[in-house]
Amino acid sequence: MLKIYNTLTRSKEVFTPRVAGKVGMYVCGMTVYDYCHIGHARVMVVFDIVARYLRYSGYDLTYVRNVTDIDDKIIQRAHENNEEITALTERFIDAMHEDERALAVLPPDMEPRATKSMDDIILMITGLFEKGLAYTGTNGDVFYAINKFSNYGALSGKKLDELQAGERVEVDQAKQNPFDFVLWKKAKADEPCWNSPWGRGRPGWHIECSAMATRCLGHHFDIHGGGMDLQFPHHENEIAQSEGATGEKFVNIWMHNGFVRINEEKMSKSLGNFFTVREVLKQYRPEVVRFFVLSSHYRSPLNYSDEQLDDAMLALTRLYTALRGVEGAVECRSTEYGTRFKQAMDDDFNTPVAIAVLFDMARELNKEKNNDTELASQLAGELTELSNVLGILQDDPESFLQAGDTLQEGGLTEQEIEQFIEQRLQAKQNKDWTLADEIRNGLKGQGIVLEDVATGTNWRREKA
RNA sequence: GGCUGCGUAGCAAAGUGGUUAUGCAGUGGCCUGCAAAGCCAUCUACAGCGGUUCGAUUCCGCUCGCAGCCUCCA
Repeated sequence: MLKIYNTLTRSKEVFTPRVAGKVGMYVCGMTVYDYCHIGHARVMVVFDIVARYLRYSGYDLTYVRNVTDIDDKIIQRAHENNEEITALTERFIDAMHEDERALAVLPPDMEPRATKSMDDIILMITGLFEKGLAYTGTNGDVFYAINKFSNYGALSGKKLDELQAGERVEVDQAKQNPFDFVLWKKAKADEPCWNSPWGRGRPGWHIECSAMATRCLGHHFDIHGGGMDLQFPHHENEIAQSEGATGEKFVNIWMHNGFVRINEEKMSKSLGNFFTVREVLKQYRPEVVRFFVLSSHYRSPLNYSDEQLDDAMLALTRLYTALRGVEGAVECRSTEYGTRFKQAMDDDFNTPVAIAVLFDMARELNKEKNNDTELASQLAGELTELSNVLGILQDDPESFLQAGDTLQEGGLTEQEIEQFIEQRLQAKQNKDWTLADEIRNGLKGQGIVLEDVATGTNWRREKA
């Protein structure tokens, strides 16, 4: 029985889809004006796990993740680069897809873009005017009148009279209420714009998501996700817009993932303390990054450091070592491990506990490898199958271990290593332990670790 | 100022009203020519102060510390 923490109620709830067996999920995606950083990677990986597990649990899932391809920052960046806006956005959408593939994140079923959803956006704003929830400000921008929406603040737990308007930014005098937010921005010279009943202009950020989500999943759907920082005002505004326009409940469950931090501080573009996915992938294998993300619960903060990534690599090494040399059974019966794994995932996607179960399986697998090979094969098969839900351990153990965590070119080739191993084998047969140890130490110095096993000698690369 | 959330052993990270989380690191053993890997055992915990309770790291209150939101941000 799957339970999911709902930000709306601040509690774990038994998940019951609106339509039995079917789930609609919308996640706020990237604003494409730069490369994805590790914080974005967390969103992609976390909701990839949610999607994978929902499907694994038998749900027919429609997963939508939008692309925000028109916004102030995009326009600004394009100007700075002296680049066409569409050229800029296409470039970073491609880069995002590249990062996504690298991290083994399965693509969403739909990936709507704001610029291709203008009809839906205009339709929704029109509806808000009809309901008396929208007005045109003194500067020509269209605003949402939040005091006309009684439930405003329900998601974030904020009360209007407790909010401090202008806490960090000057209040726009064109608004009736300082917290009213823009639905449609009047066109400025030199900016992309679209025709609308309120003149040429472009949509505000919040309305884009409301319109795209509604278009793809209907007025009312099951799960809406995104980063913690979107809770207020973005998601609060989405609720006001969608429920205001349709008169129906918008979303059943709101899921928010925690931040990636650096030195106990939020990683963000504005603070400039971020690492891009492609930067990190030069140093660490994608699976290590994925494991790192999953090693803490999705709602907890996740501190980024080399030590943490190194730890993730060591942990993966242990799991792959267990799988090494065992042919996993294709048809494997479910054990208590499988049950525990599902219990963990059913408990609000508790991946750290799910991973702990994998380690327990690895321990038993290590024990049975040279004992009950039938059982070992079963365990290996199940371990691989459960790991697939997390998108890890799908590589060939031998090649994972031999590649190690170094992605640099150079060093000894496989043939050279095999030759050294052969030489050492000769030395061992001659009981020339000095020579044998010399060879082993020599390889060790180059980051190659030898392990003598019953069937011969295994080798792997480790961090230099 | 208002609102969230967090504080677990050397590090990371779950969880629980009384019973081993898990990974890395440490210690002792087994295995090994010696190692490595693996296996077995084992040492370091639940911010502080009160309260509820037979019993609290777990529930409640307060204090201290940290992070986030109240602009755009995943």
